[in-house]
Amino acid sequence: MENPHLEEAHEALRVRRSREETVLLVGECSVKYEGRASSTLEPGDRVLLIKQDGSLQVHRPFDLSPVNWQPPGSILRLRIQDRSLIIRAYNPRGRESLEIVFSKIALLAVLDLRDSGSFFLHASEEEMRSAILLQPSILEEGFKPLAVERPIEPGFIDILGLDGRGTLTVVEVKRREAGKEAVLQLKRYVDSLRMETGKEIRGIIAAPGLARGAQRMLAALGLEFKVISPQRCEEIIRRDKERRMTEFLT
Amino acid sequence: MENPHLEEAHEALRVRRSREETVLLVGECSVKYEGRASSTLEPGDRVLLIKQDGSLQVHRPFDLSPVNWQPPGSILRLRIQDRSLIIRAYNPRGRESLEIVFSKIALLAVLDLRDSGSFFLHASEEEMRSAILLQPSILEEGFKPLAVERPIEPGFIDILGLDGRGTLTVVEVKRREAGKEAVLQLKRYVDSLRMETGKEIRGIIAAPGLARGAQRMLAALGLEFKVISPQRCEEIIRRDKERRMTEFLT
DNA sequence: ATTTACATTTCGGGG
DNA sequence: CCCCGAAGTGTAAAT
Repeated sequence: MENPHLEEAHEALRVRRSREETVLLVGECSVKYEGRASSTLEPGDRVLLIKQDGSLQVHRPFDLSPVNWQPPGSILRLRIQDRSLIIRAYNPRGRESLEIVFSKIALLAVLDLRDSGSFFLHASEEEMRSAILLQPSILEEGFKPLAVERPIEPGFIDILGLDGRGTLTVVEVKRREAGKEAVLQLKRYVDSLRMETGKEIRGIIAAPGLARGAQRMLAALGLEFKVISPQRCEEIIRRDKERRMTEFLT
Repeated sequence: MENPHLEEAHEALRVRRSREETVLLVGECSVKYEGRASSTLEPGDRVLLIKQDGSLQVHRPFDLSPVNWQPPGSILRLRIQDRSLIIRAYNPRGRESLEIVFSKIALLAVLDLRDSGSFFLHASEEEMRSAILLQPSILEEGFKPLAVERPIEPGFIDILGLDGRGTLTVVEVKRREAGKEAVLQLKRYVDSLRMETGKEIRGIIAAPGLARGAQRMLAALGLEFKVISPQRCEEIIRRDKERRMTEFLT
């Protein structure tokens, strides 16, 4: 519907089988949010996207992220008042509410979208961990993994293993350049494990890079760093998959 | 345009004055992303939103966040191939690329959106800090702030002050329930400042809540917690604004 | 340009 | 359901 009357839009939205269709609404609106925080947005042209799962988002014509939104599972209330279409979205759990007041509507589309396609993401931190387990030599020749996600106070050690000399080694994996936070995280684990075992412990950050300030801190704390790129890990995973596929077929 | 031919859609997008209009494109598509990570998305019905600032996002009919996106400043390339409309978005800086292949188009809208309305967000962590400075008693009777965002190795102390007895006190402010990470952050600051000054230091987390596990850790480390809600801070700020407005007018 | 920390972060996994 | 941490995090402010 192009330039529908407010009443037409109201009716079309009301009829929408609850939560089963996706709605696009473009027009002039103002927005008020009240919940964990609160916000107000003065009138302007925006795009409102309401999804099948009850999530909704208000987009300005700039910025990647929505200016206001409500997570999946929200409940909608519609009404016409003062020549405006008012949409209220409640989030039952978090007692949050969003009120969008449309004074003009340029476009309304109610869409039945079918989307069951799978989404695959590669080069994640989890893939990096898997690649190191599959081919420990990319971290260091002679490294032998013992455990992944080993619980320690406080948190979890990404990879715990033994180096070529048999020294217990804590590996902290990051998919992007590691900063001071990562260094301190690693230090906590090393200290905690040293306390626990009473033995010498090595600590290594495995990441595609290490921030300048973090380098000094790392050195000062007697920890180490090894360049590991997510892309290379992804390739190791892919080659392993292919290898296993070939073995399966032959 | 409803159910436009691929060629019509291609032409309409080509003509769009570069980056000056917002585009909504709904239809069946698949997506490939290559950059910091990589991803593939199998065919399905989605909403593509291209904004005036060159940002774009692909939305599935569920989930709040887009399944694929490109930040503001991206460059678009369009072509028709194999009965599909192919949209490539390059990010010149991060050498990232997104390729969206539309096989069917249900809706195409090219929109000239005018949006200069101001956006105001309240109850942020910054407002919480301001409220404590304005009315230190909400933290503790007799508390006197000395500095905000005081640099320390490593990081910044949210609020540094003196308690009623004159003891140096580090305050770590969180706008939502604080977890272990916040406790450890506070402990680093307290330890660092104790080392720096050689004096006794108190450490207080000011937040609307404290996670279960973090409570034990807090107690074990000799730190403290004070309930401070962002909403209450917002009210203090608002009342102060009103007061100053009144003073200004009288 | 780089670093730093917040965010109505969102999202997913594990206990 | 709570808790915890990753994310193609994005974003803005400070250095």
